[in-house]
Amino acid sequence: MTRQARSDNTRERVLDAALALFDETSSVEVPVKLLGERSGVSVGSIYHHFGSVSGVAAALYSHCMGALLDHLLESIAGAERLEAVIEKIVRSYLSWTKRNAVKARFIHASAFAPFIGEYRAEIEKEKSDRMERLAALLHSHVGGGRVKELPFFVHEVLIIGPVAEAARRWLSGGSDADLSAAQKHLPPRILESIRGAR
Amino acid sequence: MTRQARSDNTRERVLDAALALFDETSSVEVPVKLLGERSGVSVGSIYHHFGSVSGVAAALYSHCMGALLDHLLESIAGAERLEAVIEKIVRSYLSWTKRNAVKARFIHASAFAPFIGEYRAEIEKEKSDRMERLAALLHSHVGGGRVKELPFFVHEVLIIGPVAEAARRWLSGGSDADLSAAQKHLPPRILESIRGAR
DNA sequence: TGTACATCAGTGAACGCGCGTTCACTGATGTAC
DNA sequence: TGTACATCAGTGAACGCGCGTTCACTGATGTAC
Repeated sequence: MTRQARSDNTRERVLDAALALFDETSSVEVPVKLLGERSGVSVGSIYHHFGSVSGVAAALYSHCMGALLDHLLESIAGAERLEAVIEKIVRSYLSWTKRNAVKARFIHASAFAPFIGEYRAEIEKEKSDRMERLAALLHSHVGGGRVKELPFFVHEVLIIGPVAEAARRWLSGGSDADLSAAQKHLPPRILESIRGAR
Repeated sequence: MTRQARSDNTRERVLDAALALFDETSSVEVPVKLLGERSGVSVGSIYHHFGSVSGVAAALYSHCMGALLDHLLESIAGAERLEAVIEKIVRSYLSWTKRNAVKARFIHASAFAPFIGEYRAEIEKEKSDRMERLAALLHSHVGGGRVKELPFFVHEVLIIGPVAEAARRWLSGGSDADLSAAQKHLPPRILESIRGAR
């Protein structure tokens, strides 16, 4: 096995174990000894690769967020009309959340965790170009009178807000959170919210 | 001083210190010794009142969430028309967030924290009647053709989603999050998203 | 192809500090008569 | 109004366990000649 492959394999096993332990404990940072037992990787090796316990959490966060963003980008790659873009964003965000509930939980649970601050630079580096591609894609559909002129920030929260809120409620074991209903009804409603005056 | 007053005063000092320490460390659960030093309350007394470290976090969460919900309820108390209700929800949610940024951060940071699970029952008890009053208020405006018929869950995420997302981005030190723009533009846009077909 | 060396990956025992929690106790408020 | 007792609020030293991190080391892969 090549060095790179060995390394990647080890990192993967550690991140898998970290995710499993998060699922069991709801803690985004897990005891390194436990992590070692579960992953079959020695404590020293975990430090060799991640530097610290929060380093593991930061890497896992980057991994999960990357997976979600890649899924979104792939999904809307072919879409041309605004209707299709919105529809695909909602559908892929929610279906990814459903199929990757633990990773999705990890993302939402980490949003305000201390390690996000510590590792802001590294995380941003991983995230930024995908976020920019997403933003550019949205931006390209704004204008021409079909979409109301608003600060881009307002467009973002109108589009992502309802979807993220639905996901969060479902992930919190939400009483009556119904992702199928959201998937069905949100796209046309979000479209209405950003449409220009006719 | 009466027993109740003494008790309340102690609890308040502890919760104040816990919030200040959260502001400094971003940790929702803080070392009890530190908490004692900052609040001027002994470790034993903290345990007497809160039972555990997560107990303090749970109490602080209930306190912050209660303050936000009370502010929302008060704000929309007099509103009669749907337009006014939406407008007031957005305005009061965002202005409360701005004026109580640390408490707001604590709320969002706690949403997926382990102690939420441990203390679910106690937290729900505090929260539920206010949530129900809010829900009832929203429900009362749905119907009569002015608002599109949708599962209530969908209405909720359409109304709260964009507002909460704007708040979260601003609280995360969000690059270009502009709460004033949100306060100005969100209400009519949210209204459009839930309006019935004309 | 082979040898010598460099670099990276992986190990796990050892350290020591900080943490959450307990507990026997004192002090203050409330209650009964 | 006063006394005796009960209940609750508050104290802080002591405990011991679990935690994150380090480090001297071995083993595997890569590189130079």
